Amino acid sequence: MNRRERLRESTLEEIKTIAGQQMAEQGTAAISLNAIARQMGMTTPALYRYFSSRDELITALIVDAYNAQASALETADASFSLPDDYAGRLLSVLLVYRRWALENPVAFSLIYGSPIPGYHAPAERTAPAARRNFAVILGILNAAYQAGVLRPTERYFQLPPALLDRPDAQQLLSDGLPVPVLYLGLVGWSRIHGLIMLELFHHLDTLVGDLKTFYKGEVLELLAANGLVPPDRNS
Amino acid sequence: MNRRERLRESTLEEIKTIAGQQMAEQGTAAISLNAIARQMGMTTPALYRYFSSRDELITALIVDAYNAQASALETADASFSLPDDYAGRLLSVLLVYRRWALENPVAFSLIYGSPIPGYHAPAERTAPAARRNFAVILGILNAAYQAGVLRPTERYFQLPPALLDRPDAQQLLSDGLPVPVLYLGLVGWSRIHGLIMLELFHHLDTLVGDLKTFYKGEVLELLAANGLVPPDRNS
DNA sequence: TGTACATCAGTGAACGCGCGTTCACTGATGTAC
DNA sequence: TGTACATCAGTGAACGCGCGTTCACTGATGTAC
Repeated sequence: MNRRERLRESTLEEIKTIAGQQMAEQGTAAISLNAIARQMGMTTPALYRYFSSRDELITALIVDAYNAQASALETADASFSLPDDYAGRLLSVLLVYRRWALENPVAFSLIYGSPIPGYHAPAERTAPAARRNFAVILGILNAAYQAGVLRPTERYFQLPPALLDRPDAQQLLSDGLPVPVLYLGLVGWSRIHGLIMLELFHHLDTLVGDLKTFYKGEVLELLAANGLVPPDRNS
Repeated sequence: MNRRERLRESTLEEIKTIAGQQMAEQGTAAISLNAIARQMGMTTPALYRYFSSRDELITALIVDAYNAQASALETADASFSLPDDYAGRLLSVLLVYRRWALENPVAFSLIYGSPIPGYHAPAERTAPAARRNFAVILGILNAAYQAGVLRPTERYFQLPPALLDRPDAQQLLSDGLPVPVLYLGLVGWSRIHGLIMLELFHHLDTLVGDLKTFYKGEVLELLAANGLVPPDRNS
């Protein structure tokens, strides 16, 4: 790698870092090439050496955000010491899911919040990174299911078939994922998502004091309802 | 009411309607006094007769959105024919909650989506309207509880006291709302919220086909887990 | 019922500002012989 | 090792555009007597 190539790489990272800082202050919709260039001590046209347009930059930021979140989840799972304690692994990963959202509120709302006006994400670029996240959760659920530890409630076996008739779901099922596991994964994902969104956008501030405990309670409840109980309940 | 006053009233409504249309096309962050005036065939300064600033307009739109949503919920509940069928009432109200969100995606994300950059909502203006929504759900839950039909699971009685130590929660409790009912309300709200947010921002498009059934399943599951079952399960 | 005055919705010009994007250019870095 | 050339990051000026807000004003509507 050249000196020139190394410089290019680090400038590219700097652009995205500063874009992130500015979104943190002004919101995701406020991404501005001029403002980024100004803070970097460059002129705006120079940024066009790195991104062919503002939309290109946004797409890169979104893909980065998905990947950063997925890496956080994967790291949390990989560093969990008891691979057979599926409940513990899920709880650990889902707590990291929430923590990552709270520590990276901008990246999180870039992904899951209101879309940026005038910007349309090219699905072929963002979708693969998006799937990585859900895959982590589904992976642990499925491992627990195969091990016979996860025993989904009756309802997860009795779902209307029209529910999972979309391409990504079909792909997962044809890759061998059992229906109740996918169904349970969707339910779990939507539940934690709701709590995090409400917390992140301050709709629970005046109602609930200890949001981490509240969140943890919801996760443990869902796991327990499907047969998954951590070996040591003190954790 | 004067001719002048009537005109003023209708112009004020028109401003907010057009602001809504433009947000529908461009996103909530794209509210622009110039664009609104242009579409109305007026000059921009004329809008300052109605709102002292852009932020004032946004605040008005937010308060309107909260109130519109609350009215939709209240109407749905009031028009439900069997007041003693608490499960039916809750299901009906919560289906309207989702439907209102899908039919008014802009108003919904104005309230619950990412905040508008540079705008800070004055809590004293928006909070009362916000509380109205949650009150509808809590009202039915409490009625069902008082009637002895809603029997919350054990866990809703055993929550850490730090969970509800915030002003709004304290207010509700001191107004006589039982702890398990409030706790259950919060759990229910967060669950439906998560599904709606994911659906609204298109994160479930490639996974779940029939989202209404999925949503309904989650609601009925929560109700049934706490003793509330509609008299006629065909509904 | 008619007149004098007050109210106030809306105008038009101007303010200073920031935006994304294009273009021809300079000058340092890297490559081939 | 030295020279000629190619690459390409970054500049500076310019493009046309939209933004929120202020100000002195016009002219229709409403009110008091």
